[in-house]
Amino acid sequence: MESKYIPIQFEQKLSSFWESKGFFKSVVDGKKKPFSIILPPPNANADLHLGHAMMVYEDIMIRYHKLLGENTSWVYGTDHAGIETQFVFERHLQKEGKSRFDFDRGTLFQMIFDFVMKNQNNMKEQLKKLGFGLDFEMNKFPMDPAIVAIVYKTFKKLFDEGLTYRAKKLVNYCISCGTSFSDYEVNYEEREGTLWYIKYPFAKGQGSITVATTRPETMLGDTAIAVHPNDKRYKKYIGQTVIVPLIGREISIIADNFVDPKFGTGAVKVTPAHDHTDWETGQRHKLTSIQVVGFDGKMTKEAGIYEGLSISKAREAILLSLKEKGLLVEEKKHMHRVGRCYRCKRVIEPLPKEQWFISIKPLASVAIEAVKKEEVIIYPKRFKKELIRILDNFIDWNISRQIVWGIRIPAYFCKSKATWFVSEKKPEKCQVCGDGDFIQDTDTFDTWFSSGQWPFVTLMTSGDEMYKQFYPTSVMETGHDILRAWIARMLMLGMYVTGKVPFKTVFLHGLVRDKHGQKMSKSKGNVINPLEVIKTYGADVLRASLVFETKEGSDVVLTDEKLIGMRNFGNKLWNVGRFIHMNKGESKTEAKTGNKEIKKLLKEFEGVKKRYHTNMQKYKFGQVMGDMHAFIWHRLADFYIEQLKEELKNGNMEVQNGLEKVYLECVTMLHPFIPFETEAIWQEFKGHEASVLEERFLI
RNA sequence: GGCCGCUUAGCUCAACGGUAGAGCGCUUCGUUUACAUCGAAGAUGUUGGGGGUUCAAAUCCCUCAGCGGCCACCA
Repeated sequence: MESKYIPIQFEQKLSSFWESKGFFKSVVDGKKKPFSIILPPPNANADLHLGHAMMVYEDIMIRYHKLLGENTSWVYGTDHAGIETQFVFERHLQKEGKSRFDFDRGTLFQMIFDFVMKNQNNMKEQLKKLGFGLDFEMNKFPMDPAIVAIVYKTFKKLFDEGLTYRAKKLVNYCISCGTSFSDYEVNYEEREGTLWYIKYPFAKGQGSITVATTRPETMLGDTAIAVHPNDKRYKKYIGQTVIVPLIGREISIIADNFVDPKFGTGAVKVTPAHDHTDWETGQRHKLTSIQVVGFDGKMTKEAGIYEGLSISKAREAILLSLKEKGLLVEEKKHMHRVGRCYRCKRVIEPLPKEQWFISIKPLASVAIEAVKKEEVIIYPKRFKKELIRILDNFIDWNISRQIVWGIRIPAYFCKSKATWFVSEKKPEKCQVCGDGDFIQDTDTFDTWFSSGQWPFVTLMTSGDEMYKQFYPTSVMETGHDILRAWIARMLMLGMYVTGKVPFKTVFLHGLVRDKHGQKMSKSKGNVINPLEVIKTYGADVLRASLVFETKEGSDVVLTDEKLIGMRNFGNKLWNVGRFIHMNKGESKTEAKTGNKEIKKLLKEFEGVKKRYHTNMQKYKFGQVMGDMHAFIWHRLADFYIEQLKEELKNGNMEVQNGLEKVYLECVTMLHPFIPFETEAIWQEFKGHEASVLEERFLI
């Protein structure tokens, strides 16, 4: 063994070594206990970041269970990440002075497809650098024809069983991205705006009623005024009508409990087409909805003389006219929340649009039962309640997206009967009227509709045997930030399609923060690039730093000091091995037995091993790292080796063998955490074709 | 407004009912043929405030304060 430890030198070589040995290739083996994890598919459109590095917990579990002698499978795949990818791609187009409108649907799709294929390899190579024991040959992608076929089958089943329906509802529409989003993809932001107080004159007689609004331009689409039924000020007006200024429409004053009498004037304008609450109100009171803002962000024909103006220009013009007519009574500064597109940050417009929705209730109730009965166990425990609440409040899911980059919805519209039908295969003729005049929906599925089926589509498309062997998967490991977006949906769709939970355990990790506890972000400039850390310190150091003494599920603070500390630990581990190795086999004295220190060490080590396995199985990986660190450094090296130094050098075989045994077992135990160094050490001791992965834990 | 989490040594965090720990930093000494250093010894904490349960509480319960997160229709 060389005296200088330069961890990086082994990493590349060992990565290829494992690959050539096929250690992580998934196989069907009925004799062994299966252990499977599906990798949360990274977006195939960008570089590795620390979020990906956090998936090291999966590698730890996979390697640990492999060492336990189980049949492991860690399924690799990437995600097409619909809007995310299209957004990234459009920025590339922009640099070339082009936009998505310069290409037809087919061309644009093909261009994005090529772009993604080019990037996929990049991600794979970067994950290899982290030492991940993934089955890269699986290489799943949502647009694989076999996966698309299953996704279609799911949609058809939902349609046939009446669980998906087409309805006109208010959707969160981003005018810039040109697509709708689900409610969870909208980021709300506290912001100072203005609250305008506007007079609506009564249709009959004198007087008026004043309402407060933050969006005067939508008044052109008002179809009622609402007041609280018990509000004494307004009770007498309920049922009367007022005139909407500027457009002259006559609308009723209605009573509804949603109105807060203490806010504004206690009277609210109701614009069903442009506000979520108002839409609900409109449904309850059977109000018509008039869309005055179009999908292009301009005022529609319904807006009368304001047609064609942008939202902000229309607002200016309307406020000016109201002022001139003396109908604008007051302006107040007002803090309120504005929905923004999570991608492009522009204001989201609630607009009425006909879309495909999934009836969530029947799916959610099954999932809730499974969580309650602990058919799926959540770590850390506190997220169990959170997940139940999420499932409980899940509203019908809008799965239509108006983008090209995605799986196209296999729904067809029969023109003559004006009815929709769903077909897994492209139909020859209309399945409603038998004629040929039908068109396919141009929309694509929300990315999460296919991601939500990921555990079973990846395994089903790998053959029946694989599916039987590894589904339900053992653990789903991911960040707690996508509990709703992903975990909840996988549970619902997994149970709906397969009748089984998609995973037996959910393990949630936290976010990576800087030393001030700040979330890392490009704008703050505090981002640590994992690829650079790997270059400087090696992947083992990065991995250990993310795990060492981090409580499960808590955020992890990553600092240079921590990286250096873990680098030093790697160095220590190496040198302990080197010291034992360099003194081995020089038996100068007669073989002695009965060394008390060695006996004590072996006994102490039994306790360490026991704690190790207990904590590994309780997902307390941070504590395991801490324990191993303390034992190897302060007990094995500082205490025992210091005590036994002379005996070791004198060639006491009992001491030599005892120390080597304990050391190599420690190396095995640490392998899931720092695979490269431990494998390198193993080979120094056992030969260059050997692998610690062929070793087995004896519990 | 509702729910959840956090508050422990100068800093970042462990321990989660039984004599307060680690890493980094700090002080003193030693080593420089196992250690891109390492070792030995040491200082620093009424574990956010207050109250309760218990033989015993950082750990369980209540309450207050500060910080963070998630959710909610405040026009």
